[in-house]
Amino acid sequence: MSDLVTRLRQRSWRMTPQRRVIAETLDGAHVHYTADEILERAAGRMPEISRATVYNTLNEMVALGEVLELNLDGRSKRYDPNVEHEHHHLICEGCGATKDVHTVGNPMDWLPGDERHGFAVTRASITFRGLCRECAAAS
Amino acid sequence: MSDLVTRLRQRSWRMTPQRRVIAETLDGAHVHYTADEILERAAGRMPEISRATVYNTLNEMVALGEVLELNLDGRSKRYDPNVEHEHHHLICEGCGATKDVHTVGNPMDWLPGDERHGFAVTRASITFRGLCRECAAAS
DNA sequence: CTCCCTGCAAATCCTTTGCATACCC
DNA sequence: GGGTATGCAAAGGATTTGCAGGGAG
Repeated sequence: MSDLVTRLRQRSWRMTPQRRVIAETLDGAHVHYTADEILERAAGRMPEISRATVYNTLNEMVALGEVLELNLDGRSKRYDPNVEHEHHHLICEGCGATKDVHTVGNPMDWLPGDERHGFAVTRASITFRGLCRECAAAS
Repeated sequence: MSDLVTRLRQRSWRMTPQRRVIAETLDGAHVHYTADEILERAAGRMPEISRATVYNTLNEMVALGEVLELNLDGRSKRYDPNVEHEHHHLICEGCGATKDVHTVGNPMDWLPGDERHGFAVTRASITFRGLCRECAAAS
């Protein structure tokens, strides 16, 4: 699968310099950033970019289904451009850093029919929590 | 295991009328409420109760380890008094309703060592998403 | 050339905090 | 009676929105 900018253009989504910078910032990340972290990094390349544009743009990418919104640590939302492969998340309870991880098997198989409470269940994701090396060393 | 009020008293936690109402509201719930929903229900029995007290009290119960704080839908936090049995959550993407579910197996077994990125992993929880009966019918 | 994106600032939502008073143990 | 929980109101952080001007297609 192609990179995020390409995927967005293929959907004939209007591409602006701001949107490109945001998409590239997201796509290059090995961890998942908050809106504020994205603003900070985007502003390094384009100082006039506004916070509102970052939020608007992220929300549109999420609405298009090209980016996933994560609510894992109760502070701020994080954004995950990796929609192509099924994966799960590993979170540091100290600093909130979020990484992708891959597991064996399919969690959907683990939920018996009589535990579905009449829901039409469509997705399942696993959140692993612990301390990263740095936070473990600091505590 | 006993009910939440009893557990809290056993830890010699100062019990006030407000705290009792909040604990009972939480404990009687078959779904998990937001702080605001708890305030609303508590206020039905005790009109003078304040929003600050609800938040303070919930945070203390969480700090004591008697209640779990959930950040699952990106809106507001929800509170889960069911700390005794390992369980996971099923969320309606329409209305945000949150229910407990039980699965077979242990999710920790699903994360290979080489996917742990140096983390000391302590917990794993699965979030199932879909639409509840009401929301499915409405869409 | 038109429509929609952008930036600014103000507004909104959720949650926390400071302080004086009330009350549990 | 001492210390701490409560209520009120104001502060705080994250996110959204209204509006006028500017730029992409």
